[in-house]
Amino acid sequence: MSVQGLKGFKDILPAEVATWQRIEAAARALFHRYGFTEIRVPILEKTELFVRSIGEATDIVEKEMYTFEDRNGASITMRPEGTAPVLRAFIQHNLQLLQPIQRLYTIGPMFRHERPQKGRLRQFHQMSVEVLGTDQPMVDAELMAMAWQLLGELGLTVSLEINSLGCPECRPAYNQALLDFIGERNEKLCEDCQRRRTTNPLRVLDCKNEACREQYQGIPELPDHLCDTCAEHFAEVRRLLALLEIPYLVNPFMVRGLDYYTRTTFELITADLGAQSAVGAGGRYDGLVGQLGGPKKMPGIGFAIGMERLVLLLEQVGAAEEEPGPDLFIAALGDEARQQAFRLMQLCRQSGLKTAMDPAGRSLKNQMKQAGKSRARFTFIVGEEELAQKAAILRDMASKEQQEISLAGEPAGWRDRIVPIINR
RNA sequence: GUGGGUGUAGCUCAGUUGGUUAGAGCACUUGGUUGUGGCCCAAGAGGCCGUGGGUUCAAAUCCCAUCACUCACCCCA
Repeated sequence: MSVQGLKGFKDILPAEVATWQRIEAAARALFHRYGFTEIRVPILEKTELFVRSIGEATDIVEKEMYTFEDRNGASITMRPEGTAPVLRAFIQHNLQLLQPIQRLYTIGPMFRHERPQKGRLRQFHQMSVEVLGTDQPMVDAELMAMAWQLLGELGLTVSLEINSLGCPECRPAYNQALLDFIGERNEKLCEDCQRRRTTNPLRVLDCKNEACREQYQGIPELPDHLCDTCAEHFAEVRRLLALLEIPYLVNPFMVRGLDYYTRTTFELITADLGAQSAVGAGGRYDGLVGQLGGPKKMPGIGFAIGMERLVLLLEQVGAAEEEPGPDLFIAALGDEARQQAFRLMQLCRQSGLKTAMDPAGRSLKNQMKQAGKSRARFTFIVGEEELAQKAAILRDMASKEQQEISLAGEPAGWRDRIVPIINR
C-alpha cells in the first residue's frame, strides 16, 4: 500500500486548477477595484492569538485547531481562519499610521480538524477581506456589495442574509431575555439546545430540530433589542444596501460562530451545497483590535469566502474552466527534423507562443492525434521530405487549411514566418 | 465526537441462488492509411475485487474485524 494523503487534505489536480485560478484572478481584480491591497500572513501563529480572538469556549478553539508544541516548547497553531493573523500583522506593524483606513485581503489555506463532508475539508482555502479603522455603515454596505458583485461576476446566484448582533451595550440585555425565554422551555428542548443554553445561547436561534423551532415561537429577536446606536447603524446599512439595489433578507436568527462579531453580520447563502449553505460570511468586529492589544478604538469589519465551495458551485453550473490548448504543435518526423523542431519550439516559446511537440518521435498519425487532442490551434509538419524540399506545412486545425512555409535559412527565420500567421 | 451509505481497471460502473481464466463504456497503446487529428473497425495493455481473518470442495459474492472514501448531525467558509 502506497502512502496516502491525510484525511480531509485534498490535492487540487491539474484539471481543477484553471477554475481556481479564474476565481482568484476575478477576486483580485475586483478587490483592487474596491481599493483593497493584498497582505500575506504566515500559516503558523501563536496559539494565544486564536484563543484571544475566536474565543476560548468556541468549538474551533476547543476541539478543531491543529495545535502543537514546536521544538522550543512554544504552543503553535495552524491558522483556522484569516482575520486574526491579519489583525495581528496590522497591530504589529502599526499599519493605521500609514493610512487611517486600511483595506486588506488575503488568500490562502486554513486548517480545522473537523469531520470532512461536502464543501468542508480539514485544509480549506479562504479569501479573507478586512476593513479597519471605521465603523461607518457605508463600509458595511460596500463590503457586502463587493462580495455580491464577485459572485455575480462568477455567474453564481446566491442570497444575502443580514443581521445585527448588537454591541457590548445592548447584547447582555438581549442575552438575558433569551436565557429567560429558553430557560422556561428547557425540558422540551433537544439535547443540543440544552447544552447551548450554557455554552452559546445565540446558537439556539438556528437549531434545526422541529420540536425546538415550535417552542421558539415568539422568541426574542436580536434586531428588536438593539440599543439606539446599533439600531440606527443597522437601519443605515439596510438603507445603503437598498440604495445600491442589492437584494437582501434580514434574518434575525442568523448568528456567527466566532465570539468577536458585533453589530452587522451577513452570509451569502446557496441551496446547492448540501448542508453547507454558506459560501461566504462575515461581520463587524469593533472590539477585536483593542482586545488583541492594538489601538483601543479601532473598529473593523470583514468577511471570508470559502474557495472550495465556490469551486463546487462553479462546477455545478458548468462554468468550470479549461486550460487553453497550445497555439502550435510541431509534428516532426526523422531525427534531423526533430532536432530542428526542438530548436524551433524553443524559439516559438521565446516569441510568446504556447508550443508543444512529441519528444518520443512517434508516427505522424499519432502526432496529429496528440495535436488534435490537446486542442492545438495550428500544427507545423516538418519531416525529411520537407527538409529536402525546404518547405514545410502549417495546418490550421479547425479549418483544416494548410499552407507551405519556406524552410530557407535557420529555424529563427521559420519562426518569423510562422508567428505572424498564428497571431493573426 | 455520533450516525448512515459505499469500496471491482486511470475514470464511471456491471458481475445471477457462492461455481472454470472477473466484464463493459470512456481513456490509453498499436494497426487498418510506408506521412495528416476528431468518426468508424480490429487488436493490445491495464485488476492482491480496499485490507486481514473465518465459513466452504469452491468466495468479488456469505460472516467478522479493520481501514479508506462519502453524506448527514455537531460546528462552520
